[in-house]
Amino acid sequence: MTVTLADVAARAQVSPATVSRVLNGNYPVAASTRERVLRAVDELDYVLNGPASSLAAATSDLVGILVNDIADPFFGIMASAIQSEIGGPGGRAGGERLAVVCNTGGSPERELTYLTLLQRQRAAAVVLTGGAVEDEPHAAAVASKLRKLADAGTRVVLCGRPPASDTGAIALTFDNRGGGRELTEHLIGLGHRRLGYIAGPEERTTTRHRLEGHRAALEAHGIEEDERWTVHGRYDRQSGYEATLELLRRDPSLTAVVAANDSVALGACAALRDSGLRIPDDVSVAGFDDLPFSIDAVPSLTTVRLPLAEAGARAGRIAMGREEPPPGGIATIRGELMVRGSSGGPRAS
Amino acid sequence: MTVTLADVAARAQVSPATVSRVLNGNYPVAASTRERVLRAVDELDYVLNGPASSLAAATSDLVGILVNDIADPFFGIMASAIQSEIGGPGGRAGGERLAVVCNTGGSPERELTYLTLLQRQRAAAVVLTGGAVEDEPHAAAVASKLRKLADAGTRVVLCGRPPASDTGAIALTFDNRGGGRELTEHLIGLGHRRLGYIAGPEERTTTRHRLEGHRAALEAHGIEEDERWTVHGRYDRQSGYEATLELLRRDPSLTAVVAANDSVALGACAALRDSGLRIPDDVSVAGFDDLPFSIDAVPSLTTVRLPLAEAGARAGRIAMGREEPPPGGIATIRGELMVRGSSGGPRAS
DNA sequence: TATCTCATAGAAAGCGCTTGCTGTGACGCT
DNA sequence: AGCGTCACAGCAAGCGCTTTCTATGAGATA
Repeated sequence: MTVTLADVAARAQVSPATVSRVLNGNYPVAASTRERVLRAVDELDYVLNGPASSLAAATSDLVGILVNDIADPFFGIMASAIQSEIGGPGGRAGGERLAVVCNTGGSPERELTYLTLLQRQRAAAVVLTGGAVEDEPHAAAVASKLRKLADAGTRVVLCGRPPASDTGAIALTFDNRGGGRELTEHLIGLGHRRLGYIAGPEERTTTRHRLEGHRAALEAHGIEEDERWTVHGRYDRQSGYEATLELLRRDPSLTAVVAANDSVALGACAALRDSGLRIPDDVSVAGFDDLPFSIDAVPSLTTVRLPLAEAGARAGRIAMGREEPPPGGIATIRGELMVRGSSGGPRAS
Repeated sequence: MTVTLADVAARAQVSPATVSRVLNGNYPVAASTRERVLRAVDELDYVLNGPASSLAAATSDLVGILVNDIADPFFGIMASAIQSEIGGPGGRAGGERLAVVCNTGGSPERELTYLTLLQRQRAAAVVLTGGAVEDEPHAAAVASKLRKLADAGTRVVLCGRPPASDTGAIALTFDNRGGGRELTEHLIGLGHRRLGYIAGPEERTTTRHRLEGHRAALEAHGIEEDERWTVHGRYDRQSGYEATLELLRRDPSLTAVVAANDSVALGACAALRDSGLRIPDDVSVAGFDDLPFSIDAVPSLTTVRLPLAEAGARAGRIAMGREEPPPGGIATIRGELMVRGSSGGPRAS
């Protein structure tokens, strides 16, 4: 029914071994033979059996990319960059690799299951993007899984995720804490003293680090934080909308709202507008990430730019062994403060 | 070195066959035996070898999702919905499947290569999302590939993509033409007679259909189109920005700009603003897709909502054989006109 | 008690490919 | 002429799992 290597061999009048070598091109084959084989492959419309090949060679050309939310451009941009370097079809990397992105939906269990599935497939490399969940048992489980993957020869790279010590994983980490601090200091520098903060989900590293940066800035400037000023939510627009209304309810005198990311900031802007407040005249707003749409917001969003594409590309190259890992296996990638229209001095009150 | 089925079998004092059956759960195994096996699996930290399993069983649990641009939420949303139904980890579908999304970057070659790679892996199903390229030889190549996949037992579903006749593929198609027409008719109804159109890349079906709808509306209302009113570009924000400036240069008297999608529309808005024009007072703007950020634009975007998540979910279910394909293998999914702040009557001139 | 029927478990034959090792001529060297 | 070298090509042994077919013992039935 289906064409196999043996069929091709028969047709080309060579041994299966030769066909295999022609296809893999890592062993000398006479030009004339090669041509004959290739012709047979073509005529028979032969397609290599991936599983069989992986089994025999004990390697696979699968590369996994784990993301928390594929519908979020934050991950889409990184995934796209990683993939372009992995060399899937079209990439310039040597053999063709199947770069696959797996959507964990932010769920620890799914993350683990995907890792197992990739381990099953003997993936060549795995890149985990975005913040991790801080739940201890889960973190341990993931760490152990990563170690096993690494031990089995799978290259593991973390992109935009804190280092997982002792797992052999390379980490390219975003300096969320520093970025958060810089952002809030900018606002403080403008004169704000009452700042609301819309944080992401409680248990994520990204959430915590950005919040810590924010608080460090407040503290450094002697601003005592009111606990009513922080609200936790999801990393999406709607959450930002609701959280902002909540913040306004708690303390209508806030002059600035710092959001966990740009999507949340957009929701915050909408909520402020719907509440009859002008941005930045009445309330300043700041986001994080600098996703493409941020510059198109009205007013355009003050935010911290994270070099998502660059980081992803680098992670991809490292995963493919085409770039030296950073010394110590850890690199911190800094964000860049982008001051735009959504932040200004506080209203006189 | 690595633990194999045989190791587990030895440890549990059963035959490899029994272990396999316990793991696959499709053959009666005594409870006590099962338990013993499971314990051995656990103690040995055994992970099934995917390739070996796929080879022996002649099936695989890989499901491919092809997208044009993973960084674009349009695809991200669909992919996410598809994946959730595929049942990757966390989905409710039975066995665990590895749903993988492949980023073609809109390139026909990559699309083809990914299909081949998926064919190599003997994928259980493949879902192709978004518009197709209209290049004839390529279309034929893809069609032939799809047919082969289908023949080999891979379920093929097109989501948001025109039907590929005679390939055995199920198609859930968006009614881009109808949506485009409705959108433009809305604008015409408001009194606009000079409408610019920012189209997507020339050779894509989505581009052509939306444009056809637009033109049908113009024609239906006796508006003769000036060829200067149409500009082609990419499906992104920057392209919209540039195209709008170009349109304005060609004919400053335009009172409305219809964009190929929401991202483009956002760029158009920015260009208009930068040109000192108010929206919608001076120029109305309309998008397409109704991505999440569209409602947050200022003014919020008039657009055509496409039920991306619903369509994706349905495609996923069909791919898994959990839902009946539509009669004839083809379903057309209509968009819904969302009238919002970015469209209004034309300025008196 | 003898026989039949189930429910389970094992033996073994592959699945389609890769690769270490073994030919085997042709060529060039002494 | 004799022999080492090389460039190719083939043999055959798996890779780790699934699954058909064949035991085997325990009840059930006659």
